[in-house]
Amino acid sequence: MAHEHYKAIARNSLLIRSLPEQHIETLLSHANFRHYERGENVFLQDEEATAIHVVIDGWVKLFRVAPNGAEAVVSVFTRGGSFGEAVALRGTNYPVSAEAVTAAEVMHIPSSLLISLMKEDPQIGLSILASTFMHLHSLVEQLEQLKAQTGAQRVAEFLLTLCQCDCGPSEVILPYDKVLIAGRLGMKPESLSRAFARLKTAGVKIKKNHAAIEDVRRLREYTEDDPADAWSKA
Amino acid sequence: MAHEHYKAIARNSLLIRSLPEQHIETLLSHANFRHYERGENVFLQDEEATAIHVVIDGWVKLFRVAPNGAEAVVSVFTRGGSFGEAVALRGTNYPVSAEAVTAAEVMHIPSSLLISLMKEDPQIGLSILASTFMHLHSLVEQLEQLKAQTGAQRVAEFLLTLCQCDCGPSEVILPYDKVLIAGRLGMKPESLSRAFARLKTAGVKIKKNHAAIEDVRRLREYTEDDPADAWSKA
DNA sequence: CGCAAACCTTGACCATAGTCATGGATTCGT
DNA sequence: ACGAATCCATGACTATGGTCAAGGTTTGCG
Repeated sequence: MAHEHYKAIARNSLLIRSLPEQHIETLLSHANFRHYERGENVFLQDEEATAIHVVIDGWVKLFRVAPNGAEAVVSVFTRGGSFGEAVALRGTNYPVSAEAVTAAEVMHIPSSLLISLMKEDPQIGLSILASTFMHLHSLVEQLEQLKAQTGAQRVAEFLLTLCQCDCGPSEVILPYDKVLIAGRLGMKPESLSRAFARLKTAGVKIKKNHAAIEDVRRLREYTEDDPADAWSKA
Repeated sequence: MAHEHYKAIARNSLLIRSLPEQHIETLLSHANFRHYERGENVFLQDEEATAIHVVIDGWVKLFRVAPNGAEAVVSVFTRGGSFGEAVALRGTNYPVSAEAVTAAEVMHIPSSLLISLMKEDPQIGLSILASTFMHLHSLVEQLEQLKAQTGAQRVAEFLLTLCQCDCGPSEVILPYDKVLIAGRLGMKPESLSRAFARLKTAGVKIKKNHAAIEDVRRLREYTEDDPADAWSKA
């Protein structure tokens, strides 16, 4: 197979690592890999699920289109991220659509294989449950952010997830374009621009797709403030 | 046991009905029941999970408190609703807090029992996964609504979930107080009042906790409109 | 019954973010 | 290297929803 390198990446994903050791090779050897162009759909909302998806390279977004045409981005995955676990195991329909937002390489694990393996090892079900729960958790956090924070605070939160260090200055690269960042954070691109502008007062400078954070701790405090207080600091 | 009536209700819950027949009695006989006063906590965020919870009577909300003090309501359950499934099975900590918003009766299924039963029957894991996935799905819908709809449209959507018929006139009862409805829909009570006022133009009249819907179909159209269009119809 | 507390509505005002339009910058294909 | 297209920033304006304050209504308790 020409995919040994891809498999190595897959083995490093949280989903695969949580699976029982003895089944990993079986699963990987039956997985298939596919390249997606930017803008190409991986699957559509309401389609029947036939596989679990693991991103090998590039970026993939999950989103819903509301009846009025507005698009709500639910999550964005890159190398090592997996999605569709619960749906694949249960054989129901996708509640969201998936689209490659850059050229992307995605591994697909056929759900038929997964289901048959699960019958001999219930631990697989637990791995799926763990992944599903992580997604659940991330949605709960998104809800909290949407309901309790201003746009600028959500942007700050987003920047913090991008930098690993937890204090001092830091420089991060915006991983995908601003239209998508805006969607992920529940705002319009124009509002994102203004949020960036506002974050200057919290020690953040944006140039192209680089963000320079003066002091990570200060930015974290900014996200935890009451919106009114955050304003008064400006 | 004095709880036969409660168990009958539990048997009717989606979670219990999805469990394998032969384990239901075991699970129910080891479950325990507890009464909660209004405002009492069922559990707190970051506590370790020891049970799955099934609401027998009354209403229970799941919520998170943001660092800035704002509260985000994640979901609200009543008779037959269950929560904490995934967390119980995995033995991790709750990502949310749970509080009775009316006097409530809640059944608790110890996770230790669940875990040991699951070892002999992996189908139990699938039932848990199914419930977890339903919660996931409902969060995705909430995200979509928050990102793509105005307050008034979310209120309309909420009213529609309360009435079973799908066309013609309908009368529904608001199941809990407006502060909580507002929280559930991501707005302040004042905004909820105004949203109700605005829905008058869509054929909805609110009196106390009764909502009279002139035409369900018309209200559904209202939720599907672009906010600007919805406005122009007023 | 009567008072107090909780709940709800309304008004005035303002902050936040969406819309529309414009112009600058960057990227890409030829 | 040129031009087209895309992406991004900004300004002006508007709509939505949050905040603060006041007042009405309902509920529950003594």
